[in-house]
Amino acid sequence: MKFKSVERSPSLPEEIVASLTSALHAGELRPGDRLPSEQALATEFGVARTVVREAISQLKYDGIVQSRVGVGAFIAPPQERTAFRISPACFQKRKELLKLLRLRNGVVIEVAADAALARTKRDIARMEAILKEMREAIGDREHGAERHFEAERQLIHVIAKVADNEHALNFIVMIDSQIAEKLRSVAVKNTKATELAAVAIEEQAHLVEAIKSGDPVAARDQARQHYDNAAQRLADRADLADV
Amino acid sequence: MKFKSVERSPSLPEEIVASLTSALHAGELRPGDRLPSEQALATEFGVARTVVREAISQLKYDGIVQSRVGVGAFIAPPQERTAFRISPACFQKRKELLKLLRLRNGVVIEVAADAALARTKRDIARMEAILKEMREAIGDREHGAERHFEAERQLIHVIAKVADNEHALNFIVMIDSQIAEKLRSVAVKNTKATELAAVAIEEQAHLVEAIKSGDPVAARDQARQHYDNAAQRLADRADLADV
DNA sequence: GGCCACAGCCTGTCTGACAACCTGATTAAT
DNA sequence: ATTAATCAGGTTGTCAGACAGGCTGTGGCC
Repeated sequence: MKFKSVERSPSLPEEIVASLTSALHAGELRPGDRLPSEQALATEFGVARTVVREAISQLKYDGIVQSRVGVGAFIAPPQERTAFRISPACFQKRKELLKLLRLRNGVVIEVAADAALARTKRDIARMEAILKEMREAIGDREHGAERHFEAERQLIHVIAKVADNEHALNFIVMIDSQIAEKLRSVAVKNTKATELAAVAIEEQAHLVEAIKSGDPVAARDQARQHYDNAAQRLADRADLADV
Repeated sequence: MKFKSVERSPSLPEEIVASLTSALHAGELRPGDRLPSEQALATEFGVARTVVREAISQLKYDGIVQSRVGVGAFIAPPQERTAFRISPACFQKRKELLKLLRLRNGVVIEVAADAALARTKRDIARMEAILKEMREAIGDREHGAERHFEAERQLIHVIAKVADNEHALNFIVMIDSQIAEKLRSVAVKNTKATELAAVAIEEQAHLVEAIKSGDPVAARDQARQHYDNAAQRLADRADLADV
């Protein structure tokens, strides 16, 4: 992973979506407002109508606009939203990122409690294997940071699966993959600071222990302990890296 | 609200999206697979290519497929997902619905703690006004249930706003609006059972009190108390209503 | 004043076309 | 025989134009 992936020029529909959503976010478009006709937008953006239609179809997919044949397309009220999506820009700002982690952690903590109620012996074995991997990773000077990061991720996934909550898993995967670079870089730094890595592993070991004991309240407490601390560590380290 | 909204015949792109996503969910399409060409899909579905393109553009928007010029469109790995969206079917099944509520409650509980740290006098005044509205709604035989339901909703929104977490607000609004009918019908039943409504109000009063005192841990506990209980009440009542 | 028909606009869909691009096979050159 | 250049075919991205079906407001008619 030496080279960053080249960002190819965004497609025309993407740009139009971005333009419209930013207009909406800026308050220039408000719920109930009618969008200009597709033809009008096409000429305004200097593209074909099919391009505008693709853009609008994406917004319709999210429930942001609703269109009526023969009338036009309208900005839908917020409660019509059918998808939760975060603009990539949010993952750049430290403050926003921490807020997103709050969301994620809220969900993780919740499923940890469910996992404590549903865990089987096999589940516990898998979690302990992940803990073992973490401990071994400490000794690995070369790929240790990567291995640790990957193991942390897997632990969350296993917990979500044990809790049998696919939605939670989807949600967590989505958030995590979006902030993966940030999380990874900080995780790497923390792992190099061996004492922090050891602390993190112990926290997670306590979490697994709580799940093993089948105590949802304890699992919740341990999950909060670890993931809130992890967010705090991220906050501490991240401000060294970026603005 | 006497008449149910008529479901207008879904548009062709919608149907194709549904078809493709169901194929994906059924495992017929797996990450890395190439979709048939747009032309092929068009003839297969018996529609124009523009329709297929709109469908695929929606899937691309969610990061479910990625397309490369001159090559084709491919199912992306799950970690490329950029949106969290729930199929409407999930809101029908009681079990799924409760899992979604778990997600929501996890987030709500988290922001309640943040709200306790950020609340101002004005925020508290707004919350107490909402509580007052709830108490008054009990006496209203005609619209009491509706008023109570609306007030509960507003309380969550205010809390999310106080916590200054727009993402959480969006998330909660999205989930709530999707399960609004279910929530509403059960809320109405519970409100008619006056003793349950009184319990719910007291729980929320405690929550507001905790936020007022600025104690995040207490706020979390009270939030959990109320929203988990509310979910439980929903579970108890909902199985009377549906399968 | 009230009712009706109609023109004009809008979305949804279809068709055909072309540019840019990629892949794999074929061909040419060494 | 191996390598390099070429090319044909398929694919996505975009464009232009067309038509059906639906809605709205206007103007004429009763």
